[in-house]
Amino acid sequence: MMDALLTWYDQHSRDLPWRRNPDPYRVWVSEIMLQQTRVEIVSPYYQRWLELFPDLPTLARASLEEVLKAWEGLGYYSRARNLHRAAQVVMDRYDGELPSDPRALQRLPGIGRYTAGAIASIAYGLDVPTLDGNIRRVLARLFNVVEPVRSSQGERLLWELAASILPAGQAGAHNQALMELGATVCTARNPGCGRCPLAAACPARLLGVQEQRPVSQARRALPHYTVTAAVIHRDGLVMITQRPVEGLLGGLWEFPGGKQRPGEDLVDCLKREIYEELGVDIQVQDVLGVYRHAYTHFRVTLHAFHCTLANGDSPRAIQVNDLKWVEADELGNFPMGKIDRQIAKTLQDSI
DNA sequence: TTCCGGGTAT
DNA sequence: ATACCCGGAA
Repeated sequence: MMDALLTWYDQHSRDLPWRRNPDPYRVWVSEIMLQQTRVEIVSPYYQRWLELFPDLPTLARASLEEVLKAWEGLGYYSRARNLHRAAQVVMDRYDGELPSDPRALQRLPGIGRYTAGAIASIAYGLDVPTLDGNIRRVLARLFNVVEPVRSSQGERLLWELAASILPAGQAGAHNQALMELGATVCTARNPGCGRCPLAAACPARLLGVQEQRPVSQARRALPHYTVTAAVIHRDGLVMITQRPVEGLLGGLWEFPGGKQRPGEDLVDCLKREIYEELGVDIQVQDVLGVYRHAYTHFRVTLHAFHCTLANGDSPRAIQVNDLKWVEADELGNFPMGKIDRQIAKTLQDSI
């Protein structure tokens, strides 16, 4: 049955940038980018990344700022920080050679069980299984797994299944074939069972429950926050601040501000936040824009305002990592998350 | 407009 | 168990 899968993959594998010249560094970069992110989004980022950081030593020598800038827009920025840090570890501890042993790989920052299995099998030809969202879905259907796949029991079962169907000597192609099948045929919605090489052997399909596999838990409702941000102008420059390196949007630049408290109006909220973070009083002027965005576990509506300093005091980096006064034209040089990039664009377009 | 998908670290 | 982002489908 798995022969049918490999034959199918031979004929249907997409020509993706990281499949052309798959050295371990490239496989690694592609796998980190592909965590939580679709192929179509990753492709252009991957190609730019390889121009900027063509090999592991180049990445290790780069600054965190350059790395975050290259990652801007991809989300989950700890992936970029960990990739950068791991490259430095590989230089120090492994003489610049990415290890092939899955356990050694998994000790590197940002590499978990999935990525370790993917690199070991794809880049080094080791006979090890791996399990990502695509493979999880394919196997849940192919073995009609009724356990919720994210439960510890479900996870254990799926890893066992992944190991049990591994063809000796072809784990790399096999793992990629399962992922490709999940991405292009055995999709979460409207699966293409009619063109699936495994359809005849698929119990979920035979039972007509393919759309109900994998079984997943319901999401909790996301809280919604109203937040404010200040574009503080002085002498033709605007101020940006850098977020702490850990946590949400870690190390990225933004327009300072924060969450509105119950009973507080937007202007008071912004004045308070700026005083707390930067130790200065501001005057809040016109609205620059209103932006909506969803993060992993909350949504925000952000109100951005043009602002000026209320007196001669200079802002100090109290609750922020760093602050800078920059020309609107230079804003593109600083890594930012989605919302702040939109604010910066609004600002640049208005000048 | 809401909903959904997707690995690692702690 | 929970934090972490964004794009695309419904």
